Amino acid sequence: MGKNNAKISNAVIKRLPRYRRYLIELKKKGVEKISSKEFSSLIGYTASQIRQDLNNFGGFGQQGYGYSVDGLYKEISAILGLDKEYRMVIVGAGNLGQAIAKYTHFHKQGFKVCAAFDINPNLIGKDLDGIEILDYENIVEYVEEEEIDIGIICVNRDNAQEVADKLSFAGVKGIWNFAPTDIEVPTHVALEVVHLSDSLHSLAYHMNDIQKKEVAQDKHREEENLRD
Amino acid sequence: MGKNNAKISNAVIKRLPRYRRYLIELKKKGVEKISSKEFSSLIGYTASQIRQDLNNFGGFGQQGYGYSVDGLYKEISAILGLDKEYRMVIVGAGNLGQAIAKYTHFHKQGFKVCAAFDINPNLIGKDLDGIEILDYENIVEYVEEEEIDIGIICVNRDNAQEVADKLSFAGVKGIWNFAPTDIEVPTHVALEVVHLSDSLHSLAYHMNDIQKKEVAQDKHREEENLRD
DNA sequence: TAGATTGTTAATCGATTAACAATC
DNA sequence: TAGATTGTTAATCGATTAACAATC
Repeated sequence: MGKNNAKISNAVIKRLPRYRRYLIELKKKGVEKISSKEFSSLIGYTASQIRQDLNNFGGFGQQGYGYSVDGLYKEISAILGLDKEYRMVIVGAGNLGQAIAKYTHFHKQGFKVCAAFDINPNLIGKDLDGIEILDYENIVEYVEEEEIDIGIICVNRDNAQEVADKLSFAGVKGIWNFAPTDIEVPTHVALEVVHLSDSLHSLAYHMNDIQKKEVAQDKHREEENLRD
Repeated sequence: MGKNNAKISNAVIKRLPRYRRYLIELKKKGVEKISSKEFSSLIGYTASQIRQDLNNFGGFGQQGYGYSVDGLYKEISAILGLDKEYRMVIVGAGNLGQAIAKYTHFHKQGFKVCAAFDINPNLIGKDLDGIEILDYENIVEYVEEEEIDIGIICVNRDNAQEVADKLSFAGVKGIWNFAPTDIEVPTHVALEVVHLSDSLHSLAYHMNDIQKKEVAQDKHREEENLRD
């Protein structure tokens, strides 16, 4: 929610993490202030859009001066809720689940993987760089007792919905779904989806699109040469 | 490119893999035809949008009847370029790179991981379920000789651009970027990005947004109770 | 103060939805 | 043929960009 409680469009939210990334880079370089115009040439959004986006949440800039890099960084971090710590569990300790468990990048940003869960007896009890794989049977109690905020779904398509239901029932506030299917969650649970296959298919489309255009261009050039 | 060579908006492209997923499910269930209205209640897009989207590429339906499930599935698969095989390499054989190498899901869909590359001597020579980790030094020759179509970037932020440059130079047609940074590629190379951190940050926002709304509602209810 | 740059309103653009004629 | 449903045009909605007054 922004100022005046107005609903912020998802397009804006999706841009916030990117703003934040560029602000981190600027901070590293020791840049202290930036105008929307300078930021625009860096990040690739129009200056107008940057000002419009930020003003959804409040007037963070100063007329005639610009935005404080550190100030804006802190504001956006707070808007995203990155000034808090989050406790997560992974459900499905296959390849993807294991990779996410081991990926320390999230931990550094305040997202802690507390445990992984699976039904496979060969996996239960194993340790993934300090993260234990537990029996899926016990997930509800674990989520309740350990006050887990986020459930990460890394199971296959057919089990994703049942896992989502169980996680929601157990009381997670958010679900991060990597299963290649669409799931439904109660309105009080936030849902974010990463469809890797869909992303790959979209890449395939664009590759073929470029190819087609190149073929069309070649043909065009050939015809021009014939005319000469 | 759709009919009349008109540029298709990216919003449409991003919906195609989802249409395709639902068509696969319908095929599995033995459903042979579907109207845009029925499809709408299933997939959650408006019937109007479905017809509009599909008509970007051609008239796949039949008035008074609807769409052939199998026919539409084949058309969308072809539009996405999924009737072809793709050869891929992974650059960066850390946790994420290894997970993608082992993730058989893509292989089933015609996207074959041919090799992984790293600079770490401890990793070079290792085998990931049949996929060898090779020396990054030799990536250009490998991509050329093995006719690699897609490069998957799983290195850290600081090396992502240099890897993208090398892959583009070597002749890949598409790059799938998992590094938590923005990279630039030549116009003849397609780019698809998966920003896991950004996705997680967006989830955090929505979780906090829901929380705030609940607090506001509780407060509202409290005030009403006081008045009674 | 003058210059710069924001915050905000207005204009434009693009994407989604509605309507309906075409047609199976 | 009558009914159903597409393909397509027109209307609406929302998001982006432009313009400019407010103000540091």
